[in-house]
Amino acid sequence: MASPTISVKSTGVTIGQAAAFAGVTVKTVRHYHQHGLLNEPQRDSSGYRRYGSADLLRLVQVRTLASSGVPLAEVGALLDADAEQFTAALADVERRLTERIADLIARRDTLRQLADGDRLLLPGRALAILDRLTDLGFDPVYVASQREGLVLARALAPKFFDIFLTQLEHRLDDPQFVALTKRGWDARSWPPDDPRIDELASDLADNLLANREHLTLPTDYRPRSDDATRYGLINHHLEDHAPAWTRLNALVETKLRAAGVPIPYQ
Amino acid sequence: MASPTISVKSTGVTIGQAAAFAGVTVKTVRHYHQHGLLNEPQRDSSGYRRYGSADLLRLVQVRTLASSGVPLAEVGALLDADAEQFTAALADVERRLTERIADLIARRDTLRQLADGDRLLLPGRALAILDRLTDLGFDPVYVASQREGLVLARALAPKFFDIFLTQLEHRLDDPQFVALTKRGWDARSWPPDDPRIDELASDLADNLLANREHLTLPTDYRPRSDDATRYGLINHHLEDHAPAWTRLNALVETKLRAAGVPIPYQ
DNA sequence: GCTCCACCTTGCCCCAAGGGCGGGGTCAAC
DNA sequence: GTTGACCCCGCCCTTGGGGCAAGGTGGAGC
Repeated sequence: MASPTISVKSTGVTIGQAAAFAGVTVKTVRHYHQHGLLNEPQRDSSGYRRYGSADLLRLVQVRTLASSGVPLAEVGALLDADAEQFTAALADVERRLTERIADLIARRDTLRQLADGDRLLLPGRALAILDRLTDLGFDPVYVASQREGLVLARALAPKFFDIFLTQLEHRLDDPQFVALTKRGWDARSWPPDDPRIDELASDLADNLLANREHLTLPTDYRPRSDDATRYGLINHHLEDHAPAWTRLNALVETKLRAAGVPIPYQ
Repeated sequence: MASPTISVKSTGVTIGQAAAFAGVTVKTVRHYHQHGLLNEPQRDSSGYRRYGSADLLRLVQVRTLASSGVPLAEVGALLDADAEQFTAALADVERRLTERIADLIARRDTLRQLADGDRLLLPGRALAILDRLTDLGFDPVYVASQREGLVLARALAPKFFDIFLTQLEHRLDDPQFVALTKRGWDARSWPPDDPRIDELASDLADNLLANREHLTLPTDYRPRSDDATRYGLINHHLEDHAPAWTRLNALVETKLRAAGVPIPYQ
């Protein structure tokens, strides 16, 4: 009747029509059947599903909740719940959606900080140090390897990363240290038993020991069992490239250890 | 060496240590290997993977991009790209992230509008009509069936939903129509061949034809091929529940059609 | 030497919400 | 009678890993 009263037509519509009415694909409707959100409607003589108005009503309800972000697994229980449970469950769904949104926003913010390709993966203070190395006349290859070292340091020892940067800043303020480091870079092509390596190692150790701010540790530092592993990985990164460095490192470490410098600065 | 220079340790760390350093699970690292984001490192004599600092560097880079929301499928190409491509690709990733965020926020907003459980799935104007039905003394069961009819109407014929509501508002302003509708509700228990049904059908048709605003159509209305199907489903929803309604509907439809009323109001 | 425990290896199946494809049956129109 | 649009079912694919199984290894304590 044309009044507000309502009632069912016998045959019903096919799955494609039902899907089009609800604004979804046929596949989606079958998916809802498989997961028990929608009862299978009657089938006609050739096995086609035939949807009546009650089936469509349910489909529309399921779709409304699903497209509002309610997980399918919860839609069924939600539609069968009373008003109180319904409201509480919706609030919970909304809370989870808000969490996901906040997470994605945080990721996007992180992403923005990486947007300068050449300066990938490092914060501004570290980038300033790399720029300074370039200004001091270091080989671009050396600067690139330093960038790798900083990326590694940041990931492996985030707690000490700032201290690590502070040390580097102090060291680069010292012209003698800068000169020795440049000589260390030249040493990559020396044979491992070159006597100049012994001399350079002594000079480096003397410089570090004479300038305690080059070796500053936080006052509350307590060595952890894997600190040595972590610092070892950072310090020895790229040692492959030059056998001379392996020896230079070993010599400097021995001298510092003899002077009582704690583990992370071996 | 303790200077900024960097170099490699021979043995390397196990997968568990590498994962812990990068803040991920062992499974995740193996996952990255499987998808070619990370080369397989050297194996030791017992087949364990051994990660050197270069491997860790790569792992850290992959992880940084992945946890910023870059799809894994793009991380590899991104890390091998030059600065220009890198920047462009990151901007694209950021755009997609922003899209997803907007989508989730829209879902959450929709969700909020559903938050009153008893009034599920309908806008305020439709809810006002339902409240009015209650105030007019309609049976709660009738009101509930009307709610279902409105949900269905909204989904099946969104373009006409507002017009549908306007019609209902007009009809409820007419005390005679209200009285006839209540009598129609009582008719659910009559036998289908009850002569009172013929009488009621005549009265309903006369009322509708005498009040053209009860049947208002948009002036630019052009029937579409599936309009009849859609309106049929809405009008006949629940006809199952009372055989008398089937006959009442059919009689009213015939009378209206005879008077030249177009399809959606049959 | 023995055992325990934590760690490593590979391989297979699982999640959410469907998409795509393939082989086959059906309906309506031309 | 044939074409095109629709329907059926079932299998594999997606993202970013998680869980579990069955078996090998390494170091510590007894």
